Amino acid sequence: MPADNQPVPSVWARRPRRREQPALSRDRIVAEAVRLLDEEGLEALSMRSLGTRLNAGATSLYRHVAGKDELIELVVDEVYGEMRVPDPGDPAAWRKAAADCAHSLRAMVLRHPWVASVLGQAGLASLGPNLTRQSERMLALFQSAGFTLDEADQAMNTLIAYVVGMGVSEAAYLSVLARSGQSEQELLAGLRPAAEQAVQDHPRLREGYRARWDRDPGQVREENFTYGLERFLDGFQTRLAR
Amino acid sequence: MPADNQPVPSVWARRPRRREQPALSRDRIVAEAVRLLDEEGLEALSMRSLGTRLNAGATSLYRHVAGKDELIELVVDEVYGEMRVPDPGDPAAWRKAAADCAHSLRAMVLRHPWVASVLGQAGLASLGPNLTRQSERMLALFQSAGFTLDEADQAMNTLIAYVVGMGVSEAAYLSVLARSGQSEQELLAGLRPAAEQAVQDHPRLREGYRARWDRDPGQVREENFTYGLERFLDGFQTRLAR
DNA sequence: TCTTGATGCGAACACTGTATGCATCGAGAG
DNA sequence: CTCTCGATGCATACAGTGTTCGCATCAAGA
Repeated sequence: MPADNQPVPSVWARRPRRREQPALSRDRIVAEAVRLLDEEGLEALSMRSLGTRLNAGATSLYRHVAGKDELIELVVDEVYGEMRVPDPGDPAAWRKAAADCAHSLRAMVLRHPWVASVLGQAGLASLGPNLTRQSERMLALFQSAGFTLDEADQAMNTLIAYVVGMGVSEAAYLSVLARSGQSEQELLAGLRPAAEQAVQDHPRLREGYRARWDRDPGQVREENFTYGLERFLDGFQTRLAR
Repeated sequence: MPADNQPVPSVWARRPRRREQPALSRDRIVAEAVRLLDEEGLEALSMRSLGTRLNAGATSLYRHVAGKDELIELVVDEVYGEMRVPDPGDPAAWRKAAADCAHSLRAMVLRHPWVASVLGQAGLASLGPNLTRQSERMLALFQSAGFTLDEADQAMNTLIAYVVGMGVSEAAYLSVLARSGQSEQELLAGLRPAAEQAVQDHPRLREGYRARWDRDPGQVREENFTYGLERFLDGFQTRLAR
């Protein structure tokens, strides 16, 4: 028996072998981060919580990712890959193609409500492979419709800005909804008194609220989005007709 | 002389009288928060740093504000007050009025780049007095142009979504620029190699970059915004004409 | 003069992102 | 087989965060 009380390294205390679980990797980290964000929202993502989900220590992630900022850039580019940009086909069908593209982008943003929050911070400054690929395809789409490259670029930016802008306000609401644990009806019922009071001196807002209050909220949002999208497409169309 | 070494309360050690400086208040806190955000950006805002700027302790703020979230809601509504929504006038002049409104909103977002970041998190869920007032005025504007209340509401949402969406990506870039301490030319020169490489396999993106690279970035952004805005207005004009 | 409700704030708690240094591993070299 | 070495995992530590709690201090009213 040793005189000193140094902790004796024991076979039993030894940590399990490394390779009993799949090794950490950039891809695995990013994939798990997306899952965590989808399930628990943006502020639930910390290096510690992500590490735990991967059966790893928080600081282990730093071997594969420069830091949280880089992780978020990777994660955003990852979900950009889910967007579907139609191939440029019949020029006459550009309007439907552009609409499909917008709806696809919107679907992605609503599937991952945290994206809208993150875009405001990280921005599109980082040119990930998915973003560049999708952008190139969108440019091709607008070009095939008859736009010059210059106008195609502006049209693309306009469309993205609109979809992201709509996504920002919707996503914030959806995040609150998701974390409230309530059904949308319950949440709205709770919010209603404060809302009624806030708009009581504003007849137009008040009437608008009242009209919308008992309709299906998801459908209202969908109609709202489609309405604006159609106006932009109208605008592009008059532009195409010189 | 006391035997124990308890710190003897001394007249000299006494804290200065409370009212030698203006008392803390919600308004003063919000105003200083806006100043801090404008000068140092979103992540420089902490309850401690804000308290210090007000010659107060961090926790003192909690007497006037429920927490950081509420503070941010107040701050966002505060800057909404800077937006100028034209009075509904000549129905024929609705297009210019709507454009003025959009430019005013855009100016506000670019003056306070942190707003775009915050909208993604706080959302427009909180109906502050300024937001409700401005919304009511925008509805009036679109109604006077000939839209039904229902369509006026959709038009307003579309316009806001577009401006905010454009603001999101620009503001993120502007924040990076502001904190880099470099001139925009310097910053872009540093970013250029990586950007060139990222788009090397995408001919349309590459050509677009090249065309824009040596122009005044501010003007490029302005043109981009105006282009989309005009398409939006075109779309609504064709809608108004049935 | 005494009381009372409002206000400021120091200390503490549970978090966060991340730098550092050490333990451990797998695979290749001799 | 043994030895070595770069890659990988991670415990510890640090500075900074939002927020709670309880105490000290104040201005004003009774």
